[in-house]
Amino acid sequence: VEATARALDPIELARDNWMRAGWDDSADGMALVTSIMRVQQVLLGRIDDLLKPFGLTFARFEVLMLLQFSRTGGLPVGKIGEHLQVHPASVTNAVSRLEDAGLVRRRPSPSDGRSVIASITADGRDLVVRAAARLNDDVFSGVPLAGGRQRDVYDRLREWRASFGDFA
Amino acid sequence: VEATARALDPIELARDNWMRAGWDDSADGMALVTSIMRVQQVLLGRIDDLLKPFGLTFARFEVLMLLQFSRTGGLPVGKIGEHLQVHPASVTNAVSRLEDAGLVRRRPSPSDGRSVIASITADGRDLVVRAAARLNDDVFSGVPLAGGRQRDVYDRLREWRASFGDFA
DNA sequence: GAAGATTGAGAGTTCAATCTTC
DNA sequence: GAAGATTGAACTCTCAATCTTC
Repeated sequence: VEATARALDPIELARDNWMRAGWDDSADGMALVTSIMRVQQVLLGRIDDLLKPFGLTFARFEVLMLLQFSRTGGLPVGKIGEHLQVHPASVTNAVSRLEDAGLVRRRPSPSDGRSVIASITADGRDLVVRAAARLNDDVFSGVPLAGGRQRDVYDRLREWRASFGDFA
Repeated sequence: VEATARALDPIELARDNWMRAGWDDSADGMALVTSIMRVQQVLLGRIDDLLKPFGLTFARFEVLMLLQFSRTGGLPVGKIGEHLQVHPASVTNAVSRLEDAGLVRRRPSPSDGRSVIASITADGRDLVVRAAARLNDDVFSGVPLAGGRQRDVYDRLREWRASFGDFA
């Protein structure tokens, strides 16, 4: 049963092919990296579907959430990109959409004329809380790994991120 | 040390904020899902950078690899999309690019006039092997988790994928 | 009429170039 | 001259519509 089940899994097949090609010491890494890609792809699809009724994408949701949790409700565009590790142009785009929807307001920084502060509005706060509740109920609280395992995987991924220099 | 290190990690910060908001039973799931997103993002960036000298993206590399490992070196466009779980339009795009580069050839199926078979060329086989060697050396063999842990995480992700109905 | 593949529109991302302010 | 932000070009992905063949 186990053997046939594995055989039908595209990633297991790829792993077998890697071994057969003599790439033994890369096969597990390849399978792991490919698994990350697949899980991410499915999760992002689900999340974006769930957020669609709110007029949000996951990228915009992350921006809104970051502002929601910030001390003053506002952050320079550049800082947003740093925290979320995305290109400044992507932040500009996301903030523009959020601004069009009345969820965020743009203001020039009082202290630095080059900088632009994006601040969450009351509507934005309301919406992001409702959207978060939806994701909590339908995705985050339902990760199909027993509690301990969940923490295990999280800690391993955290090691991995650390190796990227992802945080200090 | 541990506490300060965690505090500087954006995902740990988000997790703390989730707890503070009273979303205790979703906080771990949120942190795990967000970690997947971040790791995927960094990995994909690295992989695409490494493949750029070969004129490939990861999506095109996956198509080429799938054909390389297929019995006859050719597959219908639809089957490629199934294995890789991507939209038919994406496959059409990838195959067109690969064809322009002389790495793949398109031919109508002899048995079904609706179907198009994409077949890897000799140039394609040569290139994909060299590209795979590069990814093996610089990414797959260097996953910074001890051997046993790597397998652990892989197995957990496999459970997760199974819950998606990702394979039979 | 349904399946396989392609096309064009719409949205998002990255990169290089530009503009303003330090 | 360098940093912060924006703009336009190029690319990829998804979705709906279309075309051909079953």
